[in-house]
Amino acid sequence: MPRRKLEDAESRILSAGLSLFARHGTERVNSNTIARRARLGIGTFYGHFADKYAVLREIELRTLAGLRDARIGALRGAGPEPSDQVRRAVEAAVHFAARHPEPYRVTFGRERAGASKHGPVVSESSRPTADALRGLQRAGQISAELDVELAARAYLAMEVGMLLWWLEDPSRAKSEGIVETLVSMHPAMG
Amino acid sequence: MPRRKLEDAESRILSAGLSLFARHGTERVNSNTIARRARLGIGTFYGHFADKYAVLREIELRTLAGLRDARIGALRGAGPEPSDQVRRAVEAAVHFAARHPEPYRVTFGRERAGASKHGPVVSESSRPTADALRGLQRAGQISAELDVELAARAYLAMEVGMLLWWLEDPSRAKSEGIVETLVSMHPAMG
Amino acid sequence: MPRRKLEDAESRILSAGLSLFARHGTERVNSNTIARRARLGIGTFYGHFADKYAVLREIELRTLAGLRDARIGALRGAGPEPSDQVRRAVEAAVHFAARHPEPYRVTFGRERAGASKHGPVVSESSRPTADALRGLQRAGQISAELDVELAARAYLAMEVGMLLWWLEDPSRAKSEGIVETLVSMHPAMG
Amino acid sequence: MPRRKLEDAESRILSAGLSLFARHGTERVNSNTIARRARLGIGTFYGHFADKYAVLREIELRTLAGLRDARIGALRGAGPEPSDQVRRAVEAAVHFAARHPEPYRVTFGRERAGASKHGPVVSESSRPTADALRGLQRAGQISAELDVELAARAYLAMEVGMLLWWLEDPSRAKSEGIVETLVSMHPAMG
DNA sequence: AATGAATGAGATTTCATTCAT
DNA sequence: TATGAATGAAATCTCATTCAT
Repeated sequence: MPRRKLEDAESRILSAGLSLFARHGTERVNSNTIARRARLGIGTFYGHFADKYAVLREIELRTLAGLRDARIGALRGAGPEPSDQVRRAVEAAVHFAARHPEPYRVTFGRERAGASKHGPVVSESSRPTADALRGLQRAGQISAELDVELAARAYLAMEVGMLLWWLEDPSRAKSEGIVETLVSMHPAMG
Repeated sequence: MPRRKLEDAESRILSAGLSLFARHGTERVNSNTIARRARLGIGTFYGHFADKYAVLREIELRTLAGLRDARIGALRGAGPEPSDQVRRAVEAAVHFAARHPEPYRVTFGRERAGASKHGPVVSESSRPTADALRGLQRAGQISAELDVELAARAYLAMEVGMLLWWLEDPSRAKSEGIVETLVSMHPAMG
Repeated sequence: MPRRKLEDAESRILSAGLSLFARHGTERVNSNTIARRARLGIGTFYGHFADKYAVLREIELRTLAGLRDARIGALRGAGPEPSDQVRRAVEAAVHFAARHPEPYRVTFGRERAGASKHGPVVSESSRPTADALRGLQRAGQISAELDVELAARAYLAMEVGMLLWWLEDPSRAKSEGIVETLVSMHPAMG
Repeated sequence: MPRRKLEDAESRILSAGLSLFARHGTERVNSNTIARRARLGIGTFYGHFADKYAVLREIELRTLAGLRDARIGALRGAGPEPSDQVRRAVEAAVHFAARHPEPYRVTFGRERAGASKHGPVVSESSRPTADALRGLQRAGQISAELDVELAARAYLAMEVGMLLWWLEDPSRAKSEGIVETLVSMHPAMG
C-alpha cells in the first residue's frame, strides 16, 4: 500500500486532472480515471476532493490567479504611456496562454458543461481593464462616448476567444501576430 | 398511441432539445428527457436522431444558417459606406441573438462538452469579415499592417463572447450599448 | 405503395432471411432488417410470419425436406449392394450441402440460439439409417453387437459436423475427400 | 452491502453464468440475470467481465482444458495397444461429458449465437487424433488410403454430436453404449 | 394486402460513491 | 490515510410489435 505525502496526493490529482481535462474534455473524464492516472486509489481521490468538479475549480482558480499575477507583473515593468501598458498586458496574457496551454484551455474553453451545477464558474474580472479605460477617458485620451464597462468586457471576450482559437492549433499564427492584433484592437488604442 | 407526421416528430424533438439544452446544458439533458418533453416515445427519438448530439448539431446548423442569413439580409439594406455596413451587420447579429437567445446560447455557449466527440463542432466562418477588411485595406481605409485574417477572427470572438455574456443576463446592458461597443471596436472602424 | 403477389412476398422474406441468417447468425438479424432486405414494409413481414423464428423454421423444414428427397433420389439410382447405397446416400448429402451451403449452415449450424423457445428445433431423423443398418445386421453383414440406433445417430452427427466444418471454408478439402472419409467411416462399411 | 473477495466474485459469476447458459441458452440470458443469480451488483459483473460473452469464453476455455486433461490422463493409464488407447480416450470424453454436462453443453452446444462476434469460438483440436492415426497408418495398421486429417475431424464431430444428443436426455442410452458405439466407429479401429 | 412511424419494455453499460480492510 | 472491490441509479440504445393510413 503506497503511502505518500498529503500534498503529493493533491498535486498528483490536480496534474492528472489537468491533462485529462485538457485532452478529453471535462465530461469525458471521470474521477476513477483521474485517480488511476495519478497512481492513487479512488478512495484517496475522495479523501482530497469532493468530486471532479472540485479538481476543475482548483485548476481554474490557480489559472486565474496565475494570469492575474502575470498581468500585474507585466504592468510593473511597463512605462507610463498607455500604449506600452496595453502592449505589456497583452503580451503577458498571450505568453501565459502559450506557456500554459492546458490550464488556459481547461479554464476558458467551451468544454465546460455541467460545471455550473457544481459551483459557480469562475470568471476573469473585467474590472482592471475598465478602470484603466476610465482613467484614459478622464484624461481625454479616448472617446467620452465609450462605455468603458462594455468595452472592457468586449476586449476580454476577444482576448479569450482569440487565444482559445490559437491554442487549438498554434501553427495558425505566430504569437507576435496575436499580440499585434489584440493590441491594435484594444479600446485604449483608439 | 399517438401517431403523428414525420416532420412533426423531428421538429418537436428539435424544439424540446433546444429549450432543454438552453436551460440545463448539453450534458445534463438526456435523450429520454428530450423525448418525454417532446411527448414522444424514446424509440421515436432514436428513429429520427442517432443521439442527443445529432439534435444539437442540427440546432447549431440551423442557428448558423439563420445568423448568416440575417447578416446577409442586413447588408443588402446597407449603403456603400463601410461604417454603415459594419453597423448593419453588427445590428443584425445583436438582434438575432436577442430574438433567438436559446439557439444562440446553445450554439455558441460554453456548455458544449462531449459534443466534439460526436461530430465536428460547427463554427462560424470569419471569411466574410476578412474579405471585407481586405477590401478596405486595398482602398487604403485601414492600416496596411493589420493582419485581416486575425482581425476578423478577433472581432468574431469578441462579438460572440459579448453576446453570450449579455444573454446570460440581458439586464446587464441595452442592446444599443452592445451595438455601439461592437461597432466602435470593429477593425473596419479604425 | 408497392403491391406484389402474396407468394412473392413470402419467398422474398424467406430468401432475405436465409442470406441474413447465414451471414450474421440468427440472433444478430432482426425482423426489420429482413423486411428491409426483402424490400417490403415491416408490416408486410408480420402479415406473413409471426416472427423471425417462423422464417427460420420454414427454412429448416424446406432444407430437411430437400435433403431427405436428395437422399431418397440417390438411393433410387443405387444398386443392391450396401456399399453402393451408402456411397450414393453420402454423395447426395455432400452434394446437397455443397449446392445449398446457406440453407445447410442455417439449418444445422451452431448459431441457433433462442430458436428452441419459439418452436421445436427441427432435426433430421436417424430412422432410415437405423433401419438400413438393422437390415444388414439381420443379414449378418455387420456385427450383431452394434447398437444400430446409436450407430445411426453417431453417423448422422459425424456427417453433419463434418459438412459444417467443410462449409465454413470449402478450401479445406475436396468434396471427394469428404465423401471418401464419410463412406469409409460409415457403420455399414464395417 | 456485501463485500467479498475478488476470486469469489469471479467464480460466482462463472458458476451463475454456467448454469444459466446451460438452462436457457446464451442469448436468453443477460448480464443482469447473471449478476443477480451470483448475488452481486451489476457493476461488479462489469468490473470482472467485459460482457456476458467474456463469461462464456472463460467457461469454454476451462471446459476445453478440462477435457484435454482428462484425455491425456486417460492415455497415461492405457496400455500400448491402439484399441486400448482408443477405448480409454473415448471413455475419458464420455465420462467428462457425463460428469460435467453443463460445461459440455455450453461449450459444444448449438445455442451459441452471437458469440462469434465477440471473440473467436474456441474449438477442440483434432491434432492429437490425427497424429495418432498417422502413427497407425505408418505401422500399416490402418488403410494407407485414409485421409487422417479428415478422419480425425470426422471422429471428433461424431463424438461431440453424439454426446450432445445424449446429454439432451441421458435416459436415451447408457454411457457404456455410447462408449461402445464411439469405439467401434473410431477410425483407428478399422 | 401493404406500409412504416411510433412505441416502450428491456438489455447494455457507465461511473460517482461507499466502506471494510 | 490509503485502498479498490462492490454497488446500483441512471443513461444509452435496440427491436419486436402495433395500427392508422
